[in-house]
Amino acid sequence: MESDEEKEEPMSTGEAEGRKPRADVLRNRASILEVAQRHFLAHGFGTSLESVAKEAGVGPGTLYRHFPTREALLAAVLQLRSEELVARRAELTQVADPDEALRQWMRTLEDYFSAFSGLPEPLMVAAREREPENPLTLPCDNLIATTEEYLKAAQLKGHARSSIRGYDLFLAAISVAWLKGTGAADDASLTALRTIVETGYSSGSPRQVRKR
Amino acid sequence: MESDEEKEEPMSTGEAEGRKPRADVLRNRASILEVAQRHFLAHGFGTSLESVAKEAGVGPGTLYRHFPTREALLAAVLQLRSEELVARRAELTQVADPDEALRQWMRTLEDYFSAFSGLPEPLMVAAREREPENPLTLPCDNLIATTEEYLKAAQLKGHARSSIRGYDLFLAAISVAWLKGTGAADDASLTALRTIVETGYSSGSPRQVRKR
DNA sequence: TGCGAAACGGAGTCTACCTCCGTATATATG
DNA sequence: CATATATACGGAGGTAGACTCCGTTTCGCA
Repeated sequence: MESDEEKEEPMSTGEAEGRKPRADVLRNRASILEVAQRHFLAHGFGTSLESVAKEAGVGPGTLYRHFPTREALLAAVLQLRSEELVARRAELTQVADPDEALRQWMRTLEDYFSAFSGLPEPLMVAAREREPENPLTLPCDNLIATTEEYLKAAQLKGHARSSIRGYDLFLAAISVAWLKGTGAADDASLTALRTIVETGYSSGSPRQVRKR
Repeated sequence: MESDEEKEEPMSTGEAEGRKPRADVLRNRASILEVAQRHFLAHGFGTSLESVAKEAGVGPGTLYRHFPTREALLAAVLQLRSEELVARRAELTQVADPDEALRQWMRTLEDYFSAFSGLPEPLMVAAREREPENPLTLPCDNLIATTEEYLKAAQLKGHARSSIRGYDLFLAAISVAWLKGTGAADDASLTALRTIVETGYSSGSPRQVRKR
């Protein structure tokens, strides 16, 4: 299927496609993504894809050709939002205290995962099955690896328990995000849960819980 | 199947109905519940209700007359399983250490909530909306109240943090159950998460217990 | 044994998913 | 500019499950 025939301009924006990018393809893709993001935000991951297609001004066939599965569409939307994560990581290099950096990264993950309801579930499926054809597997793995980095630093130079793995914290963050997404937890409960998690993964040495 | 011989005495469990309980009604209800429980266990809360009706030997109309909503069916199935909780509470009266009792109660909740996948979501909706017409609201409130009891005891005579509320622990238990239900957490991760939670809601040794 | 109320069940409607394929179009070529 | 062809479009249509409505059946009671 994949025939690498690079004619000209092999240097593209990363995706090395050897042929011709049609104009309407790009337009439709962008339109679908924009609408999908809005619908995901408004109605959650389970929103009707037909309504997305209709509002984007394309037929269902076009939507499914661009994004064969709901997860593929999600992955593309998340890609749009991922720059936020990159920016956050850059900011966190300024934080000297590794415990504080880990804490803020966990909060960043939580916000990212609770952007719209129903997001945690497909991520967990990806994390569990680890199948390469699932478009969410790669971003998921990246987030886990990043969490591992922050955790390692906090274990080495901070107060994080050595028995914890990065994957565990990833799961903790996504669980809190899920909880937040259900809407059943008010601010007080979310704060309490976050404190429970933070206290729990830190070792028992004197801790000061600083707000924000 | 199993027919509860309670015809003679009108001393029922609260429903003061002075009329006639039809035989096929009871038979169908029991059959639906038995099949529904198996399907929930096997395929999760999202299982096809039509398949439940078919396997129970009734039409869709009958199923929906007995249980107008999916949540109503769930509530009835949970009612079946609630004796397990009652038994557990009886056992826990034997546990002297209130911290240990709370810990075991949390574990009981977790097991109860992770009986089948998709169970946490409707419970969270019930916990959030608190609408009396939702058949899950009452059992949900009961569980929260019970958790509050164990927590109170652990706060008074044990080492539980005073800043935690029973509702927070209820949310924590249901979050862990959700995580377990996704299948993405192996035993090691679940143990780690449970430890995080337990450590988090307990005050550390050097911590002030605030024992008046 | 008959009667009326209560329950049954399945046909029907609705919504959403997803695919297939005839048609339209953007790009490349003469 | 005209034509050719690969490529993409889009909607009709099949599938599945949720939920309802109502003619028919069944049960309990007298």
